Amino acid sequence: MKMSDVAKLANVSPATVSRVLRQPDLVSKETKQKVMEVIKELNYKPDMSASQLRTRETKIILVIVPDITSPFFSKVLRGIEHTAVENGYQVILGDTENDIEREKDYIDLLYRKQADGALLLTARMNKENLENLSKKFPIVLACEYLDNLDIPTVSIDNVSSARKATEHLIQLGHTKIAHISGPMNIILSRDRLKGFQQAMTHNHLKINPAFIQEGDYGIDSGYDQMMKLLSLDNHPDAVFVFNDEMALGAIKAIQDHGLIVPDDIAIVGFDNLKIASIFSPLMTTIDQPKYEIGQKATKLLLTLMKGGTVKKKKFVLKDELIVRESCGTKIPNPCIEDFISQ
Amino acid sequence: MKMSDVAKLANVSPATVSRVLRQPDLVSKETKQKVMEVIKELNYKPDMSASQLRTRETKIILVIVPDITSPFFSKVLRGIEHTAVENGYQVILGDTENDIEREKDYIDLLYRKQADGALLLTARMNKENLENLSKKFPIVLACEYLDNLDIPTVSIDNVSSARKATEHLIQLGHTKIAHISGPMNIILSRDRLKGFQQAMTHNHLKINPAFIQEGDYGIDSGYDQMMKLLSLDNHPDAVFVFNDEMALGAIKAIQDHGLIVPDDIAIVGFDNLKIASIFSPLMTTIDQPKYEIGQKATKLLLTLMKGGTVKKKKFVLKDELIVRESCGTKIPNPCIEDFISQ
DNA sequence: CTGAAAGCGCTTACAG
DNA sequence: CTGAAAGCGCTTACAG
Repeated sequence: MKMSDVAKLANVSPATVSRVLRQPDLVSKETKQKVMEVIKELNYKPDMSASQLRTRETKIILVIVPDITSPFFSKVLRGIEHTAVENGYQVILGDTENDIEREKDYIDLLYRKQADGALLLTARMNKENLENLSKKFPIVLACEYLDNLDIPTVSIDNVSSARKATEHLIQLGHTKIAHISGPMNIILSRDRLKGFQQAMTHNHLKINPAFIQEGDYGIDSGYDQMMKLLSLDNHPDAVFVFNDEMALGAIKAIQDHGLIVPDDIAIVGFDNLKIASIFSPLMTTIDQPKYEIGQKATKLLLTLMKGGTVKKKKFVLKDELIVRESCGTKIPNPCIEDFISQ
Repeated sequence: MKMSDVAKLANVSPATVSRVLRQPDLVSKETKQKVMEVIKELNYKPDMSASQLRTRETKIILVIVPDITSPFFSKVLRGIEHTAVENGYQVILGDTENDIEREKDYIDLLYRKQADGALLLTARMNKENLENLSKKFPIVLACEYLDNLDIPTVSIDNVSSARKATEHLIQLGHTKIAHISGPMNIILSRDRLKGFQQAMTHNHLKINPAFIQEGDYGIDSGYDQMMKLLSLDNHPDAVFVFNDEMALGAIKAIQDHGLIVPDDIAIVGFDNLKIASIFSPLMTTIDQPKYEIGQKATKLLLTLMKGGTVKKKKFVLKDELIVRESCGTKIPNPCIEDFISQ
């Protein structure tokens, strides 16, 4: 069933049916009502392929994610999907599984007019390509980013949050501090390492090169890298880990090694996953506003797709150090504080 | 740039360009080569909107997921996405957040010709509606299902796997066995409860009605329901939990209550999430082949979309009881077994 | 306020 | 093996 069927039954032209649906203000009240009745009766739904071709708009957003099974990205994705649907857009999911080739394949969908714009949660291609792309299509980055990129980007300040996490460790008296980083080809990893280095240098602490181990995001990798650190003659007494998943693996490695977190080794994670707040030791970590990152990025993309411009390029959302148990700081007893403040 | 531009430059008709791309066997070698050169030179990519309208095929699969942030579903989704892309299809993500209304909104996309078929990882609508839908569109269910439904469905046998999990508890000598179920409006929950009941009855064990508590999937809910069970005068000595996430919450509740898993209370989970194998007690659980469920479901949908028929309706994949620590069974030392078998 | 007509960019049945 | 032509189902500028 198509628009002309509705038109016939309602004794109007297809043009009028289209107007009722898209520009109802241009149609008289009576006509509108009559057409609406027929539409309901037939349960008519306009064909999107046709309107996509005609309007040159797909109402689809392409979202490229490095890893759909990551609890972090799935929360960001929820923020994106929710905001997209609220605004009448659908989301095509592009799961690259951290493979740059697949990233390119998905980008192709933009050239093929299968999506109106893209949200990149991973940006492994080079800066020049990316900027060219953004001249042709509405593009917004989230989570990952590139230096001095002229494309709207939503993320937290990874350098300062990493510095904050490391400084927390320093303030607790740790000096032999290690870092399990993410893959070094990702700027996120480099920035968090930078924050770590800044905190160490600023506090006149030496960084032992053997104390920096590169992981690859997963629990197992956190376990393996921590085992490497534990095998050193003089192992660290604290570790700042790139993300909570690897931190979970690191904690397990420490326990398997017969040591205790935080008594023997303190751990700070990153992302504040739900699971990090369940098992003891409850993890001290950096909270990222995951849903909000997705939401904000989608809103920016929406304005770009409507033809608007976004002058500001860096949108830095607030992170927060969540102090729990994995660094040895007990959460102060709220009852006692209540007494004191009374 | 469009097909006619390519045609002009290659001195052929648009029809020929189209044939080069879609039915290359119909084109002479020379023409093909010439056209391909121009296509490369211009970096021409055919417009999907146009070909979608013309061919009445979108090459898009709609995937409706109850909760994109669930580690279980995100693995299934990876299987789907991977298989879809391999076969030239894209995935539109429909995250219902367990809301039946949103399920309906996504189904609309089928009527609007925005997708060629749908994969439902959640089926909350009634059977009649669903069967009507599947007469109009290619539909495959996965994970969730309905009784005697005439639509291809991929899942494990939830009744037998729940029975197996419960029997494991019984064989270890437990008698006061509780069950934290999923939401009772979901057939999955009812089937796992059924398996639990079958195992109990078959072993002449009484089911204490207070020992059955309904949760809602999440960690917090597992925690809360377990707390309810712990507050009973005579609390259970073992609990079969609907999924690993709630089992995680339940274990935490037990620990917070000052008891030990598995010494005081044994726990069996369901799904075999990665995280269930990290922290002690390592969880005994039912493994579901998540990726394979997604893969199989997608392959079935692909054959339906190609116009094929699927005679068999129930596709039951293999589950497996993974025995770890949360029921008190130590993994037998493989070295000893090796000695014995030698 | 409404209709007739053109056209979005492809694909394919038909003719040669 | 190739081209001309029709048409997929809408939308909108134009005319009235």
